[in-house]
Formats: sequence, structure tokens, C-alpha cells
Amino acid sequence: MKRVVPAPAAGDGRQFADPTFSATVIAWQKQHGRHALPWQNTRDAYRIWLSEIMLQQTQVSAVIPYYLRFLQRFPDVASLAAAPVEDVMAHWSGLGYYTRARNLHRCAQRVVAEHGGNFPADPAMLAELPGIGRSTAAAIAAFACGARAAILDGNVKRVFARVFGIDGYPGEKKVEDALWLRAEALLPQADMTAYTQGLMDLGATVCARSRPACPACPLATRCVAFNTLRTAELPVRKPKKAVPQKHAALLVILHEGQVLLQQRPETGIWGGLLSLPEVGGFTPLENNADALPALAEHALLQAAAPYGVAEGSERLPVIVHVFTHFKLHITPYRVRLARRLPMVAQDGHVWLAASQLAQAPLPAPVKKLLLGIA
DNA sequence: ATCCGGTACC
DNA sequence: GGTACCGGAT
Repeated sequence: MKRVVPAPAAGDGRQFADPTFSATVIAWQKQHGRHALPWQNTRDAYRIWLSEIMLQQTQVSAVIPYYLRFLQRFPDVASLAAAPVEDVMAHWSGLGYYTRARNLHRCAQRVVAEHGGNFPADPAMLAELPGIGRSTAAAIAAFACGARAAILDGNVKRVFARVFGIDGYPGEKKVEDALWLRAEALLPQADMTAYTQGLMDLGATVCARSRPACPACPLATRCVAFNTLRTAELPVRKPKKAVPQKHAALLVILHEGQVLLQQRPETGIWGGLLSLPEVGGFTPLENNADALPALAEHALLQAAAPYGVAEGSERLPVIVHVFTHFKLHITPYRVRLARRLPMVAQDGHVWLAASQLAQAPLPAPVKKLLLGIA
């Protein structure tokens, strides 16, 4: 029996087109959006560009005083291009992300040298310039000349993720691609300035990261997140990567009231501390605590051989220690020495009286273990 | 203390 | 695809 062959998915995002979306955003922007920010109500590409670069990673309220001071000192692209970079940096000082300022300066010099002092109108050409990526290029082109180009900054990603109920972390390539496809498909045929500003304003003022003002949102009735009570879950946050698990076998060798310790290398984990002699190094571990490698009796006795004549060993309960960057499963092995050998001096071994353990420079889990035994 | 973010760079 | 950048918000 023949089956219906599904139509190939349109790869151009046409299925996401919806003129009522942009109409809603535009109408809201005209009535409730921001209209008096210092970089609005101008088509001066220099001022628009400067504001967009400052607004990368930085909120409006922080940008405003910098923007005004910057513009006083560098009123046009030519004055910025001609200025020493130190001067530019000084006027950026405090805004953060200082490569933005260096790129700003380089960009101004290229606009002067390659474009006669005029910013290109084409978003693709803008995106060739230093510090201008796809989204910033679209914003500049839309505000400066009404170009029909899609922005997709953090605010817009949040609005789209909520309105369309997009599951998945937006930093993931396939999710971001899907967001760009939506952004392109939803562009209006006209009113690009109000639409672009409206998306930004919605994201910044209404569709806030926490406690969004959904009752004030013109998109609430069609917002998947609002209608399913998931505004707190969307957009999906950056997944915490599973911490790598490692395993270490440590020898607990007690003899006549003393414990054998070994100086750790200056670099690496527990750098420069005293610790228990380690067998075989920290080995990577699958995420399966049941599969902890157990050292064979003969391997333990062999490992203990330099320290004395070992007559037996006993596996102690595993200790799990969490670092910022990995989780360490420690298996301590208690080894009984029938007789202690004279210690080789050069490898940092030391016998320490149990009474001195509390004062010794030991890693916390090792100290805890030893104080529980000795 | 932790999360967040455009772009450049790796 | 992962990370650094840097200050603000929570």
C-alpha cells in the first residue's frame, strides 16, 4: 500500500510568516514603546551604530551617559577615526567589554578609508566591519535606512522563545538557526524602524527575564509560554555541563602512631599540599559509581612496597569530593605494614604523627578521612 | 554566588 | 562548537 509522501519542509521559514505578529508589535511600539532615547529620532548611521555597539551586552540606563559623553568628544565618524585609540578607550572606560571600543575605533577608520566616511546601507556589508555581527548590522540598517533585516539579540530570542514556545537552549546551533528563520519570516513589509524598536522594547521592558509583565504584553494572548505558565522556563537556560568524574586510589598506611604522607606537585589539584600516596593517578570515570575500579590486593601491596613490608590491605568506603570542574571519587585503601623501611628522601614522603594531622596542610577530604581513622 | 550576553577568536 | 570578555541584575 502506498503511503502519502510528506511534503519536504520548506527550508525558508515561510511557514512561520504571520503579518499579524509584526502588526501587533508595531502598533504596541507606537503607543507604548520608547521614543525619546538619545539615539532615536535620527537616521544618522554614526549615532545609530555607536548606540548599537554600546548596547551590546549593556543596558540602556548604563549606556546613556557614556553615549552622550562619547558623542560630545567624537561627534562624527571622521573625528573618531582620527582620534588616538587611548582617547577612545578613555571614553569607554567603565562600560566593559573593551574590545568593543577597539573595534569601534577600527571600524570608524575603515568606514572613512573604504566607504568615504559613510556607513554602508547593506546589512551584509555592515557585518563585514569590525564589531558588527549579523544582528547589529540588521539593527543599524533598519534604523538608519529602514532596511528589511532581522535582528536577533538576547531580548528578541527571549520574546520568540516564549511567544512560540521554543524549547531548547538558544545557544545551541539548531535552536539559534530556528530562531533566525522565525526572525526573517516575521519581518513586516514596512515600518521596519517601529518593528525593530518594538521587539527590542518588548524584550527589555515587558518580556523581562524574570517577572515579565505579561498583563501589559500585546502578545500575551498568543504567547505559548504565558498560556502554559512556562515564562519562568523559557527561554531554556544554558545547560550545565555534567562535571567529569574522576577516581583516585589513595593509600592509608599507618604504623606505630604515624601516617605516611606525600607532598603533591606545586601545580594541579591540591598543589603543594600534603596528601596520601596515590596509586595510578586520577583516572577518568564514566558516570557510573557502581563501576569504581577496585585495585587488586597484589597491586596494592606492590604500591606499598617502597614504604615497608606490607601484609594485607582493606578497602575503605568511597569518598566523593566535588570541585568546580570535576567530581572526584576517592577510594582509600588501608594497608598494614609488618615492618617499615627507611624512607627514600627525594620523593617527598613523610611520616607524620597522628596527633599532628589537624595542623597539617592536607586537602579537606583527606584530613577528614584521616581524622576519622587515626 | 550565579546568570546573562554579541562578537571575535580558537 | 566552545570560550573569553566585563559589569549589572538577581
